[in-house]
Amino acid sequence: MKKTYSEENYLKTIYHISKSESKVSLKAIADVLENNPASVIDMLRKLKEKELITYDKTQGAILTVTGETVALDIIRKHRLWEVFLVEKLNYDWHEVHHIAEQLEHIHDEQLAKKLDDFLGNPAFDPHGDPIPASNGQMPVYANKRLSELKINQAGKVGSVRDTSTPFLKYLKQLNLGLGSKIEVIDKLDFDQSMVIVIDGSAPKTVSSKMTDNILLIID
Amino acid sequence: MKKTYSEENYLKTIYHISKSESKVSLKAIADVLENNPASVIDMLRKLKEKELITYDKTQGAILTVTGETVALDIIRKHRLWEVFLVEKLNYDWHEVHHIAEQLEHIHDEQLAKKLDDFLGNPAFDPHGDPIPASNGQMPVYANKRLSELKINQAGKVGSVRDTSTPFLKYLKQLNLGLGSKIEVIDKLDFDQSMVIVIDGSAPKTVSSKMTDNILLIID
DNA sequence: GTATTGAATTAGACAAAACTAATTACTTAT
DNA sequence: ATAAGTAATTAGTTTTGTCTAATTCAATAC
Repeated sequence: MKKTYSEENYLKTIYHISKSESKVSLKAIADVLENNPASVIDMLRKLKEKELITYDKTQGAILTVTGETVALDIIRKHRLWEVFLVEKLNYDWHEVHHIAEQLEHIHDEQLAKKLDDFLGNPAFDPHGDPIPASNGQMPVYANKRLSELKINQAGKVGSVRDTSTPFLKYLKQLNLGLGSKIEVIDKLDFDQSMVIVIDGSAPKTVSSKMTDNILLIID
Repeated sequence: MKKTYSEENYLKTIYHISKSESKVSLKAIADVLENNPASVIDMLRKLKEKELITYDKTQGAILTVTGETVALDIIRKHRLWEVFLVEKLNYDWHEVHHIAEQLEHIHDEQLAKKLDDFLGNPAFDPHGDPIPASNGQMPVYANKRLSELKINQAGKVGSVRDTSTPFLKYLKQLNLGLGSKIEVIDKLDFDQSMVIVIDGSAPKTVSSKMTDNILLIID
């Protein structure tokens, strides 16, 4: 069963939305892909036909096991290529997304594995997102940067990207460690700093430099 | 002016055909792309409209300066990616073509340059074909392996891929050096060995291992 | 010089993936 | 309970790149 470029993008998008929303609505997909809702419903029907998702108005779109496998495969390739672009070709991490969007759709049986080996089997992409394993399993730990959370979302600290001593000292001072629960109380637009609550204690303000380096487990 | 995947493939194909045939006929393009002649004529009209080629029945398709620039850019990317796949990802040289066919269409301003630098600015791809320069110039020298010549074709030695001492000694013994003229007299199907005439001297039989490592300038 | 073959061309259709505009179905606020 | 707003859906189009089938044009064979 060959998947088209477009089908792969829909599956990937559904996967991503499902990680931050309880329901993957047609509207949400249309917004992310910047497609017309009418186009989206056509594609959802097609994916349903192929048994890659289930869909109805009330449940929204849900990936089947096959669908999730395809989505994770695309995400794996996307993130591996991002590592390649940053580590080997010296791109800046913020420049690579639109290139990886294209590279993720290259089809070849052996490519992801060979690329993975060449890169030394990295666990994270340059944005700190975890790279799914070749068996199609997304590591449960550390799947989102704190800086990406919206107000009122919460998660547990899964890992830390910056492992320099000053940073770790700072975390200790905040009483923050692996497993700490963080809730986002507020987010300041002008400098992206956040007000957070750590394990239910008094709210603290932290910079975007800090929130970029904390990886959370979201349930 | 963004080019589609398909447009790029047509331009590339026209370029390739023009190097081995005096006229790029509609039929020839249809055969290479395995497309219906009716589809081909539509696309030729479109490319003509965009001033990437000129076309009429008697002259066939001819790339404009712009068209040739696009074609060479695609070929450059194709060959750079082939080098990457073979040298970095350890693919066999015969496995990489269909992957490079996809990779050559990745669009990004800086990508070819960065990839080229990462690979150490290679002059040839794994098949011995020269890699066009970033200014869109195809090196004139050494554009075909001897093994790819047909019976009665001829060329001048432009470069040698295997630079090991035993191989160079063997060439000396054959009285063959840069600039020598080689004519193909016969080609044996069963082992791909060739009977060649070097600078007009007596015909000699050489193995496919030898003919794979000689790169010729074809006028 | 006419018949045959092959190449080029036209006309019309189709599939994929998008669109616009109109309609229906829910949800929520008053 | 109804009006207003948002989400989902339907119907009909469009664009890109392909196809088949029929036709015209050109070269060559006899």
